[in-house]
Amino acid sequence: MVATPQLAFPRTIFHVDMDAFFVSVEELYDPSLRGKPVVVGGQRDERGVVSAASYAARKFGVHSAMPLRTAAKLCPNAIFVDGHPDRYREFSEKVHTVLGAFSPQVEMASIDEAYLDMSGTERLHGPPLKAAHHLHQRMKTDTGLNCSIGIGASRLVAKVSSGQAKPNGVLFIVPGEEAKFLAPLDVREIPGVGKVMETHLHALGIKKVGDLSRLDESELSDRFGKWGLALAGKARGEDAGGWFDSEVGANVDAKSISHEHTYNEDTADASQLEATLVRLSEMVGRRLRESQFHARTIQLKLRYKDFTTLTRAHTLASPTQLDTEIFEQVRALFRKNWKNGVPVRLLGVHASSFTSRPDQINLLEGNRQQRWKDALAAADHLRDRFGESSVGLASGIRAGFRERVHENPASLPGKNKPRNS
DNA sequence: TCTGGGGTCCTAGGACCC
DNA sequence: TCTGGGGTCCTAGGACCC
Repeated sequence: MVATPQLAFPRTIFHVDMDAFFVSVEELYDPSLRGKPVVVGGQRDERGVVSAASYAARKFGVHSAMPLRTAAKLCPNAIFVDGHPDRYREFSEKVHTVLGAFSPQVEMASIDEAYLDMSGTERLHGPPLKAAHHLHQRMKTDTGLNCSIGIGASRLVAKVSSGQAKPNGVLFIVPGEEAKFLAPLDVREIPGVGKVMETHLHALGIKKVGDLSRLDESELSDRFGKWGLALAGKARGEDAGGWFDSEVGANVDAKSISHEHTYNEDTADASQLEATLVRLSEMVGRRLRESQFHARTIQLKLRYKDFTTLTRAHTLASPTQLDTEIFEQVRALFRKNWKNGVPVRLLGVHASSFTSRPDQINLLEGNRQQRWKDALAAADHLRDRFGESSVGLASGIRAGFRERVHENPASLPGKNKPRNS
């Protein structure tokens, strides 16, 4: 691995991670939740998983990604709260704003965490720990939220140390001390080492990060490929290639847009299934138009009752951002691949291979497409005013849409309230 | 315990081309 | 004649993250 020029200098990277973000935002809306066991993600008897748990709930063993029903058994007194993505996005922007005051190089890594390159900000903000404490305080006063901050010479060390600093703490790993800091931690603490990799490593007698030094690099790369090779460097705290090595704040455009839906009860009703595909296609198309992307590849995701999951993709000759074209493709894939009569648990629509402009198309096609674009722009506008379910594709996809409206009369214009999700 | 929804990246095989 | 090698695109699946 050859370091890129700007990485030849030691960097000061902050990883800022919001504490129990979704729960904390809900507490700001409803202070009576404070200090109580709270589970965000849905109701106790719903099909779904925990998005976030308060520290009081975590004491009962509740953690994110756990089925809601399991959480309810572990912690019967927990308060279950539906998620509010709009609220989280709003607070995420506030967080972003606070961070922007501390460094021009800010990169939101997800809705509730960010990397800052603080190299060269000492004259403005002082040494790393001082700057971090200011940031920590400023975050609290400006957003009302707690965060934890990890400081290191690499993204990896910053990320791992923010985890160790939780909750509500700051931790600075002094350059040169990386390997010592990481050695006693479980291998699972290394970002990218999940359940599967952990099991493989345990089978080799490797439980702690420090144990990794017992294997030589050729063995790691033989067993685990490219990623295995990077692992040795990570044990020493190096960013070691890939995304981790990239400059903080280098703008990365989205690579895909998708929506999926899990039914509360599995269904084998073809018209209901196709109605869902209409809705998902509309959601994907809308986001493509918002972000001004055109997608060449459209993918269907289909999960059966027994959880077996398949994906089927089709790549178009010319890219699209039109609901109708997305739906046409996804319906064809669905009809070709659905085992008729077998109950379906989940459907998904996924768009990728983006271009910012569609290929040149012939004039006749162009006119037809332009009319669709105009119609969809009008529909997007109506949805902004009246909510997602107020408008559906007028023709071509009739069956599904009517059915959906009737299923959910409360969401018709005039009656609906602002959507949460 | 019965498993969401939104993403990213990697691997591997086949088609196709030179 | 029984056989290459590299490059790119596409598809399917899976690990992982929040």
